[in-house]
Amino acid sequence: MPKLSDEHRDRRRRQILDAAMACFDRHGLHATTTDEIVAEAGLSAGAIYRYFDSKDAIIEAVAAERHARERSLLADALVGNDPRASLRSFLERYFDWLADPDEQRRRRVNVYVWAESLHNARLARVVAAGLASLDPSVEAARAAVRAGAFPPVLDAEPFVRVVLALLQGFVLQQCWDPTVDLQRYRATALATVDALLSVTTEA
Amino acid sequence: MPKLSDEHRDRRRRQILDAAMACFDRHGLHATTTDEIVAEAGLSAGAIYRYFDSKDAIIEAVAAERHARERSLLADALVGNDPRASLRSFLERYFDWLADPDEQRRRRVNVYVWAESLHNARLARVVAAGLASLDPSVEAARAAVRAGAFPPVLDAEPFVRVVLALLQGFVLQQCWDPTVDLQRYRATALATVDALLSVTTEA
Amino acid sequence: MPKLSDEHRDRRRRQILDAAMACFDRHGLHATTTDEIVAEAGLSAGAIYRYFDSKDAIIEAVAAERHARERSLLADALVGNDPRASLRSFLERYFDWLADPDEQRRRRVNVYVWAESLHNARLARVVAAGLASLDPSVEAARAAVRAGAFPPVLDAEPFVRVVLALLQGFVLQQCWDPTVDLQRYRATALATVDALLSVTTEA
Amino acid sequence: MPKLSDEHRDRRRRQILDAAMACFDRHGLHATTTDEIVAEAGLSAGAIYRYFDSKDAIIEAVAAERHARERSLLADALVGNDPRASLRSFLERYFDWLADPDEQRRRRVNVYVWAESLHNARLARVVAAGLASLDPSVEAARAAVRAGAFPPVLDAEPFVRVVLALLQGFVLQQCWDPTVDLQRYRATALATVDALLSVTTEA
DNA sequence: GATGAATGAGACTTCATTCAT
DNA sequence: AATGAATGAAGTCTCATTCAT
Repeated sequence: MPKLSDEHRDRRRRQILDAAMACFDRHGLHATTTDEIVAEAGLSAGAIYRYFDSKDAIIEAVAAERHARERSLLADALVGNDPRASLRSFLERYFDWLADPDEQRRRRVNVYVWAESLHNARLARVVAAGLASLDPSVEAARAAVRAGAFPPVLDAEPFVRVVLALLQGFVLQQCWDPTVDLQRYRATALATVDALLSVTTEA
Repeated sequence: MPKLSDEHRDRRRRQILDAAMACFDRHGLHATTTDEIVAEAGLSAGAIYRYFDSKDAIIEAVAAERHARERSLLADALVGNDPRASLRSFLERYFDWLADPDEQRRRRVNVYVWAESLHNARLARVVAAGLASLDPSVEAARAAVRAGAFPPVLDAEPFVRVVLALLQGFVLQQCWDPTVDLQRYRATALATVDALLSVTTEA
Repeated sequence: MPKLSDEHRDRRRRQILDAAMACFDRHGLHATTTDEIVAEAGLSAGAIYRYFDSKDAIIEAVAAERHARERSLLADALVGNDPRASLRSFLERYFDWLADPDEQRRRRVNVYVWAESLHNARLARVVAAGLASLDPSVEAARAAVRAGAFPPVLDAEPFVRVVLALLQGFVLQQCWDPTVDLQRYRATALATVDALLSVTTEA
Repeated sequence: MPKLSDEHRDRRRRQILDAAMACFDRHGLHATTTDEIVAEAGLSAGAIYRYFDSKDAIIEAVAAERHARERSLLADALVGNDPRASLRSFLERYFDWLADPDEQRRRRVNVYVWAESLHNARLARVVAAGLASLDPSVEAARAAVRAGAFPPVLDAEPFVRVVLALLQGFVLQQCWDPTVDLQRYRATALATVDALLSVTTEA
């Protein structure tokens, strides 16, 4: 009965990944020991190795999972009939996401992955895949400029980078100070994007 | 002769810190061993312990040094007679800084510190001190709003956070892809701030 | 129905032993995991423990089996009416055996057992039992000397050891270099024994 | 002062290698833990890693050292003006060596290496290098045949293998039973070689 | 002040074995 | 009888730190 086996396997992987996320959130990627992860998961020392090749493989899986959700959001940030509405809707959804306390805790792991990806080739690939998912949005922005939906002076690629920076910067700031006022930041960030999309001449 | 001794001490600390920066840049905070640092510094294994209490103390010193420069820039980002001009001048200087290849390499260490500060109390304090230096700018922004230099709808604190995010996000993106076009990002970021300072009504 | 049960038991043991031989041949005694053995046997991880107490028990059984055949050959190497003919016939049969490619592979396991027997009491006993089976041959050699069939100067016990060494040394050399010319070695080894049985005075 | 450093290094390597030999002799290659080796050497757990890359590297060094001595003996077993005398002298020296109780203990490690070399590429190379040192002896035997010093029917390569087998087989038998009578084996082995060198026709 | 060999706690991982199903 | 997931003891190795010289 492969069905059951697969289900079991997936359940265990989830259990381990959840435990790892909880530990990583608390102590970071390196200060977390495999012993901590198995303890959090309620398993024995050797158990995780039936499901993952190594601690690094767990980190990679965690990173991939974190970026998968992000990627799906990013991918169609600007795609659609009304790019302005798409963008606003994307930002709203993103900030809604960041408002979730559980997600806020999980976000810390993203920051750990950001750092780790700087000298870990496999994680770099995971991150790169995430960034690559922005390409359609850049393309959509270009099309919007051509179609007149976005200001002619708007430079599509850096524009998308600016929008991304607005989110990344906030994630970081929120990690440092969880009491930061998300709603006010959201309002100002949205105003920022609106303002940028209303300019008539490049600065 | 305490003078000479102090000089010597400072020279050695500098030597170690420079070596540490180079190593951290290459392999990150954890993958860098003390052996690597002393090798890079041309010292012996035990040498660093006369100048620093521990590897963590080195990391902390590196972090403090990195944030010191940043803090001085940030502190008067908006302070001055003409806040709009101050802000623009700050951004110009910051992007000039980011254009320096050496600085680009060093920036990677900032990202490592960002991550580490999430579970290292001493680093958290260093980062917090850096963020605290934004307070005068927030205050200056408020004053600018009151004085009519900035739009009345502008919310000072999140505004400063948005500006900061624009820089942090780019630092991260530049670490991931050193070939990213800084000048185009700079132009768009500046346009973004200008646009935001030109709005008449909140979105 | 104990009969059927016994048959089943024997079949399973054979299956496990064959799988173990194949694995041991490839990776040696220690580098072979029980997982490898069960995979080779097409069984599940727990299965072997119904048929063997432990991995060591499997090794022991393999060793015993390997030495059983040898023992039967060795036991009557010199026994018979014509000891000279018996010895030659024994050597011929032994070299025929060594000419078999399958046996050559299996021989490697003997070498592993040789080493293991040096610090494994149970294996030492298996090996000792094999060597003890030489006693009749030593006795037969002594009788042959007394009967004048072998040269009077021939020292029976070391003579048997020399013959054995001729075989053991070749097994080892063949393991190291499977392309070694068996037929030429066989010819020279036989000539060696003949020459020794033709001496008239001790060196 | 590199001189002192080198001396120290060599002394420590020797100390570790000696400790390893003692442990390997007692428990074999695999049952010996690194902890045992350092305890025997009177060092701490991490100490050996300044001198050897890994436990495997220690095994390799031990093997290389064991085979170095052997190689030097083997290399000129038959080389010289009087091949017959050279061979006899070689055998005498070899058996003298085997008579040393310390050497007898160390010999056990050779057997472990024999087995290990069957599935360890690096050890296989060490062993192969040892065997290669027999080539000059094979060549010398061929020359002796051509020169009439050895019987014309003598087949040089298997002849050398037979001589080697006589030694290898005895090493093995002595490991199994340290009480075996070396002198009687020696006499018979020498007689064997003499007899072989006196044959006039191939068997 | 400097050296660098030594320390030893602790990390990750393997694998023979068990046992609930 | 068989399965195979789980166990956990034990192994190898790393590396920040110490200290005799």
